[in-house]
Formats: sequence, C-alpha cells, structure tokens
Amino acid sequence: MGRQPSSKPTSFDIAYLAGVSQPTVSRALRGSRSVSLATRQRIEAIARELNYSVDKNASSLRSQRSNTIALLFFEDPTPDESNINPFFLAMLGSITRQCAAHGLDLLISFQKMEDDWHVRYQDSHRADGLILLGYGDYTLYKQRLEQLVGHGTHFVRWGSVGDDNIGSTVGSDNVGAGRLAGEHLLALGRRRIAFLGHADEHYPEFADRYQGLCAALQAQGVTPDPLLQVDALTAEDAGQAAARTLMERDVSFDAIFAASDLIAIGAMRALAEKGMSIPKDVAIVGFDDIPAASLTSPPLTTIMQDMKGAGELLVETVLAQVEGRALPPTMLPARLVVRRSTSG
Amino acid sequence: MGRQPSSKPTSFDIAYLAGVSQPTVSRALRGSRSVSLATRQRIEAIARELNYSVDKNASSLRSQRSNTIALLFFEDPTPDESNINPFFLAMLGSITRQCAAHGLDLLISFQKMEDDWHVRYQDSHRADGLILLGYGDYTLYKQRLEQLVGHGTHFVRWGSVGDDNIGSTVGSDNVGAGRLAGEHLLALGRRRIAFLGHADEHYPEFADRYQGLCAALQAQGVTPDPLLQVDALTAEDAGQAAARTLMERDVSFDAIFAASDLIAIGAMRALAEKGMSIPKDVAIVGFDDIPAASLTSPPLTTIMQDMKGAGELLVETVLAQVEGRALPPTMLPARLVVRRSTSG
DNA sequence: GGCTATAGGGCATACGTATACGCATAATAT
DNA sequence: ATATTATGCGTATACGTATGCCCTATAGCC
Repeated sequence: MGRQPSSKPTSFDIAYLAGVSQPTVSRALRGSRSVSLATRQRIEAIARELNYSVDKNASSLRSQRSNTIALLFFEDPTPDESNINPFFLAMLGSITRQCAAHGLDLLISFQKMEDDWHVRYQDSHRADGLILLGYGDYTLYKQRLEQLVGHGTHFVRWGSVGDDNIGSTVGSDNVGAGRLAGEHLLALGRRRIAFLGHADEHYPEFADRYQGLCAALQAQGVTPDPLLQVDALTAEDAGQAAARTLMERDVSFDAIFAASDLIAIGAMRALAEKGMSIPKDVAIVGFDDIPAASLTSPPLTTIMQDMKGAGELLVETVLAQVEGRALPPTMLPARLVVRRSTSG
Repeated sequence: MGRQPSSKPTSFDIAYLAGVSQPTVSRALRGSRSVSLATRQRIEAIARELNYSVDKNASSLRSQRSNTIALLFFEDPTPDESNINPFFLAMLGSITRQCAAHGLDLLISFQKMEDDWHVRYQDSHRADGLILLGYGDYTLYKQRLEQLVGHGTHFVRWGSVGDDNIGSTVGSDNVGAGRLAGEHLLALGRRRIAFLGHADEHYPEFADRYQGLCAALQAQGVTPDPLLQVDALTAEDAGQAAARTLMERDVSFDAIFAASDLIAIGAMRALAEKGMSIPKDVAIVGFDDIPAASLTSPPLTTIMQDMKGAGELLVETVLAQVEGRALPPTMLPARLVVRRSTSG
C-alpha cells in the first residue's frame, strides 16, 4: 500500500498497479492498437488517478522526436531594446494556437541570427524544426539560410515567396496586396501615388508590394515615376524621414502607399508638420493592420494579412518537413481594410 | 577515417577520438575541475570540429533539470482570436532576453488557464518552472494558484504584490504608480479625477492603482468621490463604455486616470464623441505605455513600468525557486511619462 | 482435429548523458 | 621511506520511455 507520493510516478508504477509490463503501459497511453480496450482503460484510469504524465525528456530521447517547434526572430539588430514589430504579436498568437492544436510545444527566441541555430536547436534535439520570422536585409540572411539547408535543418521562413527561395517559405501575396492598394487609390482618382519603402532585392517583401502597385498603375495606363519611390525601413522614424524626403523632391503626389503601418504613421506625422490634409491632399494606405492603425487620426487604411492562415500554414509546413513530406511554398491572399485615411 | 557524418556525433564519438572515456567528455564539456586542462582543450577542439552539441533530452533526463522556463498567459478568455495585450509584448522581449542571458530555453503558451499546468509542464519535465502572466479575475485564479503551490510547482506570477499572495509574485508598485498619476494631475490643478477600471479585490492591480490615486487625493485634502470610479476591464471598448457611463452619471470631472492605456484610448474616443477637449476639458493619464500611447491625438500621458527589471526579476525569482532558495515578493517602481494629454 | 492467423502482451534493449565510486599515479607530508 | 592526500580518469549504472522481436492462447478454417 504505502505509496510514496514524493517522487513522480513512472510508467513502471502504473504497470505494477495494473498488473502489466511497462511497455504495455507505454503502448496503452499512446493508443497502440495492440492493447486490449479493457487493459487500456484500466491503465488510463490509474494514470489519471496518479496524476501521471509522460516524461518529455525520456520520451523525446527514445523516440528522437521532441514534438517541439522553435520560433526564431531574426530582426535586424536594433540599438534599442525590446523593439519588436507589433505585427509579429498577432503572428505569435496564431502560431502558438496552431502549435497547441497539433500538440506541439513552442520554444521561442529573439536572439539575433546566429550561425549555429541548427546546432542549438535541431542538433541538440531541442526542436524538430524551426520557424523563422523577421524583417531585415534578405541578402544578408541568404547564406545563413543556405547553411541551414546544408545542414538538413527543417525550417520555414515567413517572407516573400519567390523562385530563389531557399528552403520552404510561406508569405502573403505581396504583389497582389500591392495591386489591391494601387487599385483602391486609383479608384479614388489618385494618379500620383508614392511608395515609401525599399524596393530592391534586399527587401523582397517590400519590393513585391511596390511591384504590385506598379502593375496596378500600368493597368490603368499610368507610368510609375521612380521619383515617387523613397527607401524606408519598417520603423516610424524611417517613415517620417522618407515622407520628408519625398516632399523635398518637389514632385507632386496625391497618395502614399507605405510598405508598413509604422512607415505610414511616420509619414502621417511628417505630412501633419507641413499642414497637409489626409486624405484630402494625400490619401494614405499602410500595410499590416497593426492595432495602432485604427488609432491614428484619421484612422489608417491598410492591408490586413491573413494571420490565422499564416500560423496554420507555417506550422503545417514545418511539420511536413519534419516528416519528410515537402510542401510547396505558399502564398496567402491579403485584404484591404478601408478607413478614413483614404475615404474621409 | 571514413566517419559517417549522417548521424549526429555523440559524446562517445568524441571520447573515441580523444582517447578517453565518455564520462570524461561529459565532465570536460561541463567544465568539471577534475579534468586536466590539456584533456579538456583537446576534447573541446574535437567537439567543435565535429559540430557536436549535447543532446538536450538525454542531458535533461539524466540530470533531471531541463534548464527551461515556461511562460504562460492566463488572460481571461476572450471571444475573438489573438487578442493579446500589447503590453505583454514588451514583457515577452524582456523575458526572452533574460532567459538567454541565463542559458535558459523559453517555452511559451497562450492556453487558457488549465488546472493541469503543473502536470503539463513541470511533472513532465518540460520546464523547471513557470512564469505566469496575464490580467484577469484574480479570485478566479486564486484556487488554481493554490493548487500549483500544493503540487510543489515552481512558479512566479506577475501581478499585485500583497500579503495574501500565493507563491512568489513580482509586480510594479501599483499603489505608488497611482499616487504618481494623482499627484501629476493634482499639480495641474485638477481636483475631480475619475478612475476608469475595476477597483475591487478581483483585480488587485487596478485596485492598487486606484488606492494610490485616492492616497494622493487625500494628501491634498481632496475626498475621493465614489461616483468618479467606473468599472472597466483592460480593453478599448470597455474604456469607451466606462467613459460614457461616467458622463451619464452627471458628475463633474476634469481628469481621468485610466487603469490601462487601452482603457484610456477608448475613453478618449468617447470624449471625442461628445466634443470634449483633451486636455483642456479633461486631462487623461493611462497605464502601461504601449506603443500606441504615443500615437493617439493628443499623445497619451501614461505610466511606464520597468519592463527590463520585470523580466530580470521574474526569471531570477523562478530560478531561485527551482534551486530551493526563496526570494521575497518584489515591487518595481514605475515612471510617469508626460505627453500632451495632460500637458497640452 | 490439425494448421494457420491474429490478438495481446512480455522481454530485452536502445536513446545519450551525468554522476557515485573506485583505482591508479603522482605529489606532499612526516 | 612510508603514510597521506589530491589529481585525473575509467567503470558501472541510472534517468524513463518506446519499440523490435518473440511467445502464448484463442479463434478461425477446411
């Protein structure tokens, strides 16, 4: 009788109480078909009563499967602390939910991109696969990603879905989204649409958005004006600076498509400085639909990405890789959210 | 020669190459003093060359220590998806950084509070300890927390630091912060200061903030008016509703102290509806300093909590518990950030 | 009624590391 | 020179689970 509740119960304890062997307990709890229903139920009852839970480490060690995903942010190093793009919070929520649905644990790290991620996570069997998230200079990351591929690391990246992609990629249809934004502004009668954001191969997502905008313009017979494109990284001050640069260029414009909401917010600030009215003088469309987008004045029209779908697809894809199936890169449609910065 | 790089190298491989036994490799890599310097360096060199990394599962299994912390959000269930308080994003950044500094892995889950957290995380040896984060009805959680204590689970909670606390708690000095807000508004000549937020024992953090406000009022000889307190949970619409309620009460007020920035933002919206001017008619102070606080019009005066210190302290405290040391509950000072919603 | 198939479960063992002990050799003490 | 202690490392084993293989009984089949 006298059981000592001090040490955690093991599958041996259950086996003893159920009058079976330890392997049978393991099989029963994993739902193996080769255990009779009666035995399994007896074992499950005892397990529940003892508050037993499978030792994750032992289980992972034996099965060589951790059922854990590592979520890694590889944001460009920023001088100030804890400056995470709020957009990723939504992503994070979606991914955690999806992991939970698959019974996966989620390991998370904001460490700057290191060249030994594969060692730190996969080789050490901490995680079965990685999800890579972040904005930043793609060409910088490229060789790191190739390194991961070389090491046979399972990973998916959120970003621009193109042909040169290394490993699996999941991302929004940025070209389509750019077109959406362009068409919306064109439908409002705007013809001189500026783009705030990098448009070169270092930032493929932004480049795609710009390309979509250009496509929309050309479809209406409007020739994109290179002077209306101003480089900007994701942050607010970058947007503010870019808008100032645009105004100094002495070109006319009646709309701005910003590559991110933060850029758009910065731009709005710069426009306000000059006393320009939104949307009368300049209509603005952002990108991401971060919580703050509905709080600006006027509230910001923006592109909403399919966060729920993104989380599902990211988890699904990395899981497929772990299991040897390969899923093709996938694009998710984005949606336009009209607010008063364009329709006021 | 012909090594097969297909399977990950183990400590046995290194032992063989170094001409020592496997335990010596283990000792060397962990920095044990009982391995000679020469031997250790030889082993380290080989390990580096093979790209060896300790198998986390085996290590954790043997040592009964996972070096992993689980971060759990126990937000009150909300109907809509992925509705995480942006305040926690900063906290998350701080905690991840601190874990990295201690060589800890961080497991994260947004699952609603379950009654078997101890089983799911600690008993299964997924994590050595838990960090609990979230707003919500404290009295609801109380027995769950007691359950955790009963099971000997190591955990720290972010919240109100009081005497009735169960387990270890780390939190801001909410009373002091409330006093700060009150003193600021009083210094501006405001005397009719409303508080938007629950003020009962179900939400101790909010209650503390209210109590601090009242203390500041009384220090100036102003008697707090119960009619100026309106219940509100954390979200925007709650703030909007609360402000409407306040206005319907037909009491005069010249300032609002909101228990969270989101509440403040909602309140600002409600005031705008009625054409009230901020800060001329009503000055507003929020709480948390979320990113959106600087984007409202006018920008929101708010209380900034010490996120960096919070992360450090949370990790430090849970670690202490794991190691059998007990740290006393700790309060962190908060800081007032003045913006135009009070000083315009 | 013998023969094969199937269900149900035991036996042995592997996963890779960490640690209690023990045993030499060398260093120090007396 | 002998007794003592520290140094450096090998031996054996434990951590708790999952799985390949084998064995037994019962059922099914002609």
